[in-house]
Amino acid sequence: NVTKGQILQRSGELNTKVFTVESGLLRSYSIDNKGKEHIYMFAPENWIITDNCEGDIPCDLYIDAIEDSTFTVTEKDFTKLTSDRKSLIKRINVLQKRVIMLMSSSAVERYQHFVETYPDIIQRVPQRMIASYLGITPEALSRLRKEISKNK
Amino acid sequence: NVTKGQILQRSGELNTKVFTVESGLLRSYSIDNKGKEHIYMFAPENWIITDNCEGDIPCDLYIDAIEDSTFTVTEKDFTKLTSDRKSLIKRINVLQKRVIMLMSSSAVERYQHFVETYPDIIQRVPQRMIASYLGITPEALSRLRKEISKNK
DNA sequence: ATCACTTCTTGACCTAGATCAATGTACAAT
DNA sequence: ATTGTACATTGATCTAGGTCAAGAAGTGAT
Repeated sequence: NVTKGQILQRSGELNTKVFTVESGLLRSYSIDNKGKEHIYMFAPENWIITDNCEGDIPCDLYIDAIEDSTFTVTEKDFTKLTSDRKSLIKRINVLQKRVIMLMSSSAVERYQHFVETYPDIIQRVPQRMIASYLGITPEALSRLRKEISKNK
Repeated sequence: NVTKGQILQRSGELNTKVFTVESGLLRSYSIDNKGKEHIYMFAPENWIITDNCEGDIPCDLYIDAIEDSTFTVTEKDFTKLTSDRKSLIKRINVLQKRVIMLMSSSAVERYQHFVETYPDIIQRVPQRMIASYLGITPEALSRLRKEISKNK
């Protein structure tokens, strides 16, 4: 029920749709500040694809069709979720953001995001571990922190 | 019940333990082929930390204590999971591997892993989309494929 | 106070992959 | 056949971050 190239969901939309692909191929992707696409996942037959954004948060991902495709749509109902499932979904959300950041953001941006998201952790672990979490070397983190503090 | 530096789980072990942190700080991480650590997550108070390996598959992650910590351990029981929860966990597994690969593997390794894991997708999408999934440019993918084919 | 140990910083140099621009190649539309 | 339009390849150059090696600075143990 959709032809190649059609967009099913846009980044920024409030959305709670889950697509179950019956035939064809969908993909989800984000677009960074330079306009570059970063594919988060491919969904061929029998796969499920969705942005894991929670109901009241705008999505990060676009979803479109790489081939003519058919699929079913179901609504996520967050009120009906067990707390156990909710926490799994929250975890997927965090991982989704991390994957996208690793593909599309610079070390500086990843560090700043980390500082904002986990200000408490920063205080408690050696800097080299933060580097290790960000996917850079301790040397690179040291230099980038210097650069940031210089610019303000 | 554990002091700073103690290791709770090693990569390669068969394990189904889930740690719920009560106090202190745990982390999970992998070690790449050059011996470098890559932190997958930090788990302070009230967080849950585990390798999402399925029961019969060896884990990828080490888990150890960054601070003296207390926690509870529960066993994952895969037989008791709803199929819905199983698929969420499977998805987390895939994301976990992807995050670790983005942090620790070269573009060549990521490409080869992709080819092995999704041989069908390769046939169906333009090369530039594979590049976009791998977090590299189409140019880089083109060159790296040339290099690979040359070496065999 | 000193030694050992770990972390952080700095400098010099290197490399994987990015960027930009040009050329090829395939295939669909007229 | 020819033109347009994606896509892939190649070359030249650039750059973010890596590597290696040497200090500096903090911390704990004796």
